[in-house]
Amino acid sequence: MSKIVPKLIDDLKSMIDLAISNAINAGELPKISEKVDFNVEIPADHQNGDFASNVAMVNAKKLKMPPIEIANAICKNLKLNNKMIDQFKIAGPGFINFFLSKHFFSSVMNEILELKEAYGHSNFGKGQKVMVEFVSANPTGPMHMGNARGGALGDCLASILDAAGYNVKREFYINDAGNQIDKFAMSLEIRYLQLFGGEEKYPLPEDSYHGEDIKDLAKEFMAINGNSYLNVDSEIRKKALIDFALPKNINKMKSDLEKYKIKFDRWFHEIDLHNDGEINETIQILKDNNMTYYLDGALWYKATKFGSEKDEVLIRQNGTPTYFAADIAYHRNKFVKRGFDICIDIWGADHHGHVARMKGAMEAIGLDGNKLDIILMQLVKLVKDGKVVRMSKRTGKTIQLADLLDEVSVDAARFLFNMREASSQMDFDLDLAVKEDAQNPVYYVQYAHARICSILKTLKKENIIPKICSDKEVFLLNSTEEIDLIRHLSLYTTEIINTAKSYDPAKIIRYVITLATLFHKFYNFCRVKCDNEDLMYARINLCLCVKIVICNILNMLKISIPESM
RNA sequence: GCGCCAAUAGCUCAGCUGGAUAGAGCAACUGCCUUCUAAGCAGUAGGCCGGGGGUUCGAGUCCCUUUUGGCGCGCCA
Repeated sequence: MSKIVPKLIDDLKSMIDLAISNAINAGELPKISEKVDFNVEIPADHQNGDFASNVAMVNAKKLKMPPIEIANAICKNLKLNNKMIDQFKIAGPGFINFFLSKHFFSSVMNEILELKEAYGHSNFGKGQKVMVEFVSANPTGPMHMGNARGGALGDCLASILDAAGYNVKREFYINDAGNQIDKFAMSLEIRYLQLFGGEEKYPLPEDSYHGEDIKDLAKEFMAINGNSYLNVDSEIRKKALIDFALPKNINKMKSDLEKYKIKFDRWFHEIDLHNDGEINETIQILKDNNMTYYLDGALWYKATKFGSEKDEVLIRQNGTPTYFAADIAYHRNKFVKRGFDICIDIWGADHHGHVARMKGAMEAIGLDGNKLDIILMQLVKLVKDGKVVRMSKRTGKTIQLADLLDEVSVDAARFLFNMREASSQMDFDLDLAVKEDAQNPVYYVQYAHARICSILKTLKKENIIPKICSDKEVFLLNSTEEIDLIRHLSLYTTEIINTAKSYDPAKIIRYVITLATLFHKFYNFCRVKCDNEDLMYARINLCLCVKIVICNILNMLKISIPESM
């Protein structure tokens, strides 16, 4: 685990705390009862130091002194006891800026070379059990672009949480019960009957599934069973169709997602909650907690007690539980039966109305709603030839996840979907994504890695192989390009933690793009194979460090890492 | 009508939860390959951070208001 940067920030904070109390004892700052509060952060512009503290500004009011005077008093009493820091000075409205020493840069490189694949990993999550539930597409039809985005987001987020020290499981929730399955059955039945009696005799109702995939499934069913389900009871026919079509659809989803490099730890069937009595168990808890009432022959849940605008039906007049009832039971299963500490659901933004009542429902059954985190993902608009392509499941003209992967590489899809944070709407330009050229940032990152491999290969031909460098050699890395590159490498662990905190893989994507940019700059300004042998070996090691971090990130995101391009 | 998400360069987006002169990438223009991959680098140009109020040392960021776009408000899932 990398500790350099987080430890340094802690050290700086305690140095400042000590300086403040010394200044107070010396009478240079007034005595106050409250504790002084401040930050040590990383300035956007390194002209302003590698770390900076706002301590003088935020406490101006409390201390009743101008920020500059406070900064002066603190700096007068500030003693550097960490060799990672070279110097500090006051700047701007009263920032105290700290500058890193060459020891810092050599320590970072040593740490990376030592930890290798483990560099970036931390114990931030303390091994807490986290479930990331994502995709969870309806098994009644093929997966669409929204599922493609959700898949890339969920899978990468899960990997990042894993690197941040959580114990992560991936799960797919199969809605294989309820009205939509009935509708699926009805649609299949009509398509089956149409194969014998024609479309006029058996018209398809408005509210059924109109996709071509339903027709195909009916045809396949007929190819196997012929007309043997033509003259049987409708319920028997529908059951046979469902038993045939549902596993087929689920297996198709599994294989499509595997192509997309997504492997779930578990595929959870909603039907099991119905059959095992967990839904009834959950409803009983709600009843015991006085959270339910009967009205118009249905059982209602008092959602308004937890901030919802209206109450919700749990059991319909016809005796069947609603999706909502099943979902409460499902989340109870995650927390109570399986002991997850945190559950993350990735939903389309069109489900946002469900968020508050789902969290409320957790409270209603005695759990902590704050442990259920829901990421709302804005839907993807697919653009082709400058026009928006509609993604209705029922028009039969859907762009499916499988279609996408026929055209776009898995690398590009996983990378591009994670470039935008979930909350922003996204146009996926198919024409652009299909292009395998420089406009695609994934190539830019892979290219940096390929260049490193090429350097190492060239040097190896001349029997120059990497070796462990002493500080004397590493200290030769002092150009802006080299320093900026090492500084960025040093922030990787912090970046993983920030990404894990915000559930936003786009951060790590941007991090690796910046890393590639800094490497390309270095490449253009600093020749690795140079006359100064000490410098050359130090630069070789810097290349190895960049290679390690790029590999760690791309491996984490399951994006391929070609050695030559 | 009520609610959720958004609005930043011509286009697509960052902006580290209130910090210093608002940044990238595309597109446009100008340079850099006899030396480790030019799928690269350097430079120029491009801005009333949708509008208007407020909070404070300090606002793209927080609060109020308003405009525009996307979505939601089923005994659907």
